[in-house]
Amino acid sequence: MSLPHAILTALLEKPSSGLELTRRFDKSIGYFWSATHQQIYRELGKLEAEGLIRALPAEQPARGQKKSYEVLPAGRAELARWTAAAQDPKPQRDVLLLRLRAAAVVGTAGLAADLRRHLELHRRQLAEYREIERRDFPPGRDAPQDRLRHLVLRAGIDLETFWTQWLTHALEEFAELPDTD
Amino acid sequence: MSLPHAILTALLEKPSSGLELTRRFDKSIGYFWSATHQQIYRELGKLEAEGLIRALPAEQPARGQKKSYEVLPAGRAELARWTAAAQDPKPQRDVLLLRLRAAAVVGTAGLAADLRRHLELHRRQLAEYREIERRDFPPGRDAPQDRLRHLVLRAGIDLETFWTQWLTHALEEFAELPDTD
DNA sequence: CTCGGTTATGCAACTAGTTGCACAAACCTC
DNA sequence: GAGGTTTGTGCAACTAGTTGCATAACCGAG
Repeated sequence: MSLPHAILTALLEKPSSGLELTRRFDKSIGYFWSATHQQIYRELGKLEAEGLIRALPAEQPARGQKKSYEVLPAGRAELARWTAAAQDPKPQRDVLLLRLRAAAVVGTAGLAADLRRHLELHRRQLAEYREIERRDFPPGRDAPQDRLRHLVLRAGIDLETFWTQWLTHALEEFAELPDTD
Repeated sequence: MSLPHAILTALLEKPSSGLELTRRFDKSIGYFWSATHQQIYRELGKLEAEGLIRALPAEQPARGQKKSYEVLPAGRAELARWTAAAQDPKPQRDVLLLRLRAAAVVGTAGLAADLRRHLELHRRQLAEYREIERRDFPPGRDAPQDRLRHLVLRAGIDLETFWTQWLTHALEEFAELPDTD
């Protein structure tokens, strides 16, 4: 039940159309809650039906026309409720770790190449996060909102740092291992 | 498409019945690929139909009777294929980070309590991992299989370490923030 | 010996997310 | 102005995971 709340957050930051939301998800909220445009349009429809958001008045609400939404008071209230409500962390699911565990049984043949690829992807993501940090959070910006957003970004940076370190270490171990099959 | 491979891995480590698998998932593979017993039974049925595993001969294959499975050669081959195949890391989804981002917009009221709860949960998980490490990976155990499994466990330990640190830091920030609403 | 809890297997319905595609308007180029 | 690309919205079908419940055997207590 998080996508609607991700959308409400994005719309409170700035009223947008479905496509604008999709783009903004791709380079911000989507870093920790990704969504396709199909999901977003579907969810916008539901949120409007529930009276949490409404379409901004537009001349021609036809196909191929932009339709922007803004959050209604009920939507803001729902988001506040959801944010404050206790939620259990949901169980991890990590394919790469699963594959390593499988490799302990069926052999490591072919795995190292993909570990290297993942390492490269995580490095790139890390660089992107650092760039955002440099650009959006220069020292001195410490209004509460900036602090919270910076905190979220720090989580992203530290997580990517962890993965690059772990993958580097894993590849070192692999180098010492006989390439079993 | 990972659950079947998680099950194949578990069954290769040791042939088991559905319930035994469920229990083992809860305290081992489930740490990074959780599954309910309903999922497991369903998947066992599919895997058997596909000829990747088979039920071990039992007297009464009736309800309420244990039914154990073992992996067939085709199953092992499929697991090896899957392990070696390149796979993109799938996009992150983290509710807690989303809630923090939402809090930047609708206020932090009520959030700190749940952060504390999460911190406690992560601390407990970390302690559990450390205990497993102490018990199962004493210095000197370095057959390839042990190394790989230890590597996976290290990922778990380091991830939980990251979360406890990040949450601690987040709570410190919260303490300085005005409790907006 | 029967009643209630535990062990064990499993179906059905639901929810969330993914994939593939259709359609229309706007805009740009030849 | 015909034709291709980009922008924008959206449906339908599918896949994976979750929740709720049904069923049956076994086992111990009274």
